[in-house]
Amino acid sequence: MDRRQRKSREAIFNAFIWLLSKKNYNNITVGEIIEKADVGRATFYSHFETKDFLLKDLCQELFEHIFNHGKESNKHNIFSCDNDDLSFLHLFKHIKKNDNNICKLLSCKNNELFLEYFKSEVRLLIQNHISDFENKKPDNIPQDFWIEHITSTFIETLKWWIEHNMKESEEVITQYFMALV
Amino acid sequence: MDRRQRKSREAIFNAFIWLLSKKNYNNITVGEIIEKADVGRATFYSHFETKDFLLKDLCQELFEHIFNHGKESNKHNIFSCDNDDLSFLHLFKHIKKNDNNICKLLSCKNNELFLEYFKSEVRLLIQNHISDFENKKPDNIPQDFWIEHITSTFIETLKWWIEHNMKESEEVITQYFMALV
DNA sequence: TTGTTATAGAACATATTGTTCAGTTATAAT
DNA sequence: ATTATAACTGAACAATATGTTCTATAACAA
Repeated sequence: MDRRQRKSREAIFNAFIWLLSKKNYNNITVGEIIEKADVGRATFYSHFETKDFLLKDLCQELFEHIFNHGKESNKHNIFSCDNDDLSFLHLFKHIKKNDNNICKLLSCKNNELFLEYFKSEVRLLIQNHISDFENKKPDNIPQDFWIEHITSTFIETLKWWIEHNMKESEEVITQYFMALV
Repeated sequence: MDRRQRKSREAIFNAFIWLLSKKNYNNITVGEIIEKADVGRATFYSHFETKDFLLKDLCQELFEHIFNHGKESNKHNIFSCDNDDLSFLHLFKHIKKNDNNICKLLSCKNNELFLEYFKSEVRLLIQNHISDFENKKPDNIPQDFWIEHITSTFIETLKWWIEHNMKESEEVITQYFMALV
């Protein structure tokens, strides 16, 4: 990718994230983004079709790091450990240490679209490791409902943690999460 | 309230709900609402400051019926029964029978604002009846986190139920919910 | 060096928002 | 039934946002 393209793209992403931490997604205008990013209007629209696509592309970039897309090896995957407790511990640790942007986006208002993308990533992860939860599943609960519940509980736990400024340790928050499911 | 006011207000609410079932909240314009409601532009703005306030007022109206605001008596309250199981059963029943609009709003996309209002109502209910859940609470879980979890679980259960066209009976869905918390 | 490609910056048509105002009609009270 | 009041319509309006198009310029890769 052309260095100019890379720089514009980065500048737009950063301006967007900065604005998201200041105000609601719905109230952010393209005009504000290009002003903060210091790029031309035409440049923005040559990179992103609309503001929604900007968010979608941003999510794709953020999630690639954390969910290890396209790598078949388990070496650097967050689910590389033997028991599920430790995997979630890694996930919480990873988010706390490396993904400040994800935290920002999770705690800002009107981030529905972001949450939707994030949730489908988490759901996918949990689907692939659903066997780890099989013994905890109450009887008669349909499988898809069970997956949805674990997914929601994980995200709500994460949100609660972030809203409380992550003052609990990764170990404690993992314990909370596991206690709920 | 003037009959004209009532009619305009109703027409706007109905047009809004109809539009919400067709497209995203964000993509609905005031122009579309007044066209569908068949009222003048000035009329809309004399009733509602903005589109967000329209949603807020609509929620207030919808929730008044289901959550029995301002009535100190327990006679017609959904939480009038002795055990918590039955209370939630009543809530599920009430929503299924009487509140088609709530179901519509829960199943449509980009309804973040609606969900926020709905969630605070549910949270309030659960806060007032938290003692019913005290014996089910895992040790060491903070109280506010516990309340948040029950609230989320209730809403996720309701959403799942609605998305599956409520084919399960009210008794079964209550049982699912209680099995999760 | 040279051809290609991204960008800036401005202009543009279009659409939406929220306000204002004058003229009309429904309502409630007497 | 009359009348004063209040709500409504429809249109015009400024302000703002969107997404497109254009030319000239600068950065890039070969």
